[in-house]
Amino acid sequence: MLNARTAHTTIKDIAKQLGVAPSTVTKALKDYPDVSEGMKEKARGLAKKMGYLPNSVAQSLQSGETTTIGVIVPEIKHHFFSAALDGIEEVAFKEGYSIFVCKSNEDYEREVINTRNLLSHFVAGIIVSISQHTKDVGHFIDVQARKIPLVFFDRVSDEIAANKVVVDDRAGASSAVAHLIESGYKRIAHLAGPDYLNISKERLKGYAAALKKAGIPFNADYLIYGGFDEEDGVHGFKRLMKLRPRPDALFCVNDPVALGVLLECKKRKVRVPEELAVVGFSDNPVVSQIDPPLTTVAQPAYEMGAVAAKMLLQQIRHGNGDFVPEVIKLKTKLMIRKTT
Amino acid sequence: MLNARTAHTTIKDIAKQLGVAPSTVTKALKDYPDVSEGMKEKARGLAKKMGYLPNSVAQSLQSGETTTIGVIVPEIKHHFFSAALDGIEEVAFKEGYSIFVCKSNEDYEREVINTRNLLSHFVAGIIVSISQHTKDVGHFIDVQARKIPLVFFDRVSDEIAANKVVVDDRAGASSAVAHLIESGYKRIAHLAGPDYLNISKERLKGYAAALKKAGIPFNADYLIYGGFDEEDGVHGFKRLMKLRPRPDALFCVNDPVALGVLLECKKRKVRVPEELAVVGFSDNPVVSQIDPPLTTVAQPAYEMGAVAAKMLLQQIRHGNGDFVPEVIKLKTKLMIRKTT
DNA sequence: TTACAATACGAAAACGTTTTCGTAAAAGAG
DNA sequence: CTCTTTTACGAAAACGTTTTCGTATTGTAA
Repeated sequence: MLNARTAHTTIKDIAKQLGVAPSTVTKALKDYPDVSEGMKEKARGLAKKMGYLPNSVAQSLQSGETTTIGVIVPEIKHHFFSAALDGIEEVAFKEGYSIFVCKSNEDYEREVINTRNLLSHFVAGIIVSISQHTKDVGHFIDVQARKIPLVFFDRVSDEIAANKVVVDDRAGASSAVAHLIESGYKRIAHLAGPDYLNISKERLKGYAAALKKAGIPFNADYLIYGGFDEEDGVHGFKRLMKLRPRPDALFCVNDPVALGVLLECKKRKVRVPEELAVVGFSDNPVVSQIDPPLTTVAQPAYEMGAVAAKMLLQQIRHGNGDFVPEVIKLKTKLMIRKTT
Repeated sequence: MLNARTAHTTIKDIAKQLGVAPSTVTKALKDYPDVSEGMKEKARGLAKKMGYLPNSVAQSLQSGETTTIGVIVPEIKHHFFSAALDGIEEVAFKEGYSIFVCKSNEDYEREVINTRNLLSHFVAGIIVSISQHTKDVGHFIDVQARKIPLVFFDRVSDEIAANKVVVDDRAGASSAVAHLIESGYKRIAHLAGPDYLNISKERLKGYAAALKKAGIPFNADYLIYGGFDEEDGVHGFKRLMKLRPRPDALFCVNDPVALGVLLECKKRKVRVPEELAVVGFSDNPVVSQIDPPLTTVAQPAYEMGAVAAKMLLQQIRHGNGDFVPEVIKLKTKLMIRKTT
């Protein structure tokens, strides 16, 4: 195995060249008051000449702190998460922090391993969007027990008191359904996500609230639970089409599900939005390009990441002994296109 | 600032509890042969009970190695890069490595800072896709001078000898055009990119090669240079439609250009693929979802990341004193859909 | 019994950095 | 000139881990 050590200049090397002690070099480079100007200049000059870079591993061990924050997301390549990562990186970079990026792959076991890994690397804090299959949050409780700042975004858990950044799912869902009602649709169905996940629950609540507000009775047949993928849309759609009367509008828990529905509509020659209106959630880049362009609820992914990072950094800096967990709800935006 | 140290169990803590020396605990936990079974069991038990996690910062300092690889990309949220990151993470995770993700934001200065940062963190190796505005590659030369393994992907530099992963643009273009020829199209036009860029040149060469191989004479009227955006597709399409005889097929330098063409086709009621076949390049997630789904040349973004990571890990493990830089050209894959 | 090998553990040093404390030498005050 | 202060540096310990070497105890063979 390659040993990087051989190739790096250390403070000791500089000290040796200068004929002084390592501590003097440290102090010179860090501009301590008890080092002469002459020594400081010599140290700086030689450090530059020798290409000295501080060994942050050693610094971290010494100080007991790192300038690294860990991030765990279910997927990297999905637009929502990569945009959020982008926001996190941006804020972290500006504050002098680096980010460890881990993907849980929607797998509970892997999420646990990732968490342990980050703790092992002594990250200053962790930002998480939990996996679809995570029911037990013991590993996050453990993070908090170790006094490591922890912030959740988007996929949060109710079972844990921590800083969270979410989107106002309920209001977003509500506005989408309200828009359907205003457009004259009467029999509005909902393809919901897994019932133990917060975003599913919130979006369902928004759906129900909008119906209630308009005086439309809730019809249990029109509520179908499923997952977050295209096939879940296909599957849900098939079940709904068997109902009589058929729904005339469909609010989907997210865009892929809506995409699955549209796919199936095309296959079965169901006209959108005349026979069936469809609304998604997220505003993935795809959905504005398809035909017909999908009406959907836009989530500020980049901003969510940025806000989560800011919360985490504040927690890191102010300590988290006395902090009171806070939930920041970001506003969604209804993008009205051609499927409604 | 928060001091994480207070909250963590160390080997010393375990040793104290057990009334033995730290070295014994290390050896017990690492299953050294010169420790009794009884001691090993006690150590393992207590470690688990106390929630011991190895401090990898200390391990790195001790061994002079980290299990971290650094990645620098121009953007995180673009699909190509996030898919590549996904591939990198997947391979790294399986091999026990974590990834530092840095975004250069297409900014040279920031790329330099990112590089320094990674070196400072003693990463085991670095994977880079360089920024659009990077002309000087001194910072990467510096990485090599420090004997840190370095792999480029997609956006590579000719001025530096290193492992690289790119896509075979020429072969990809050629296969796309060959497919058009096999499908019976005779008058195949090409909307090319800027003539000074490598990918434009390569794709054009592939186009020309496929025509030549099929014995179809090259028609200069059927070659139109433009940019990489949707409007370039619209513009090129308009020019082509004035020609007599009109082309019956169109190979576009990338997907957005093809999207522009399809848009204009729809507007003018040109039937695709009956009157005009269209092929793109990249396989952006959008293009499989539109109607009709676009035939295009897929670039294996995820695989590029994965291959880059594998190359890097090999370099890390086998040392890079004697290695000969290699350029891996990945095959593209023709995604035949409904526009041809 | 004597000699020797095996077993099981501990002490200490090292990785690179920082920080505290100590102390020579120089400078200043009286 | 003496005493005190300031200046400028060094020594040493520490962060948590690993590894090498040394050694006391036990077991085995002749």
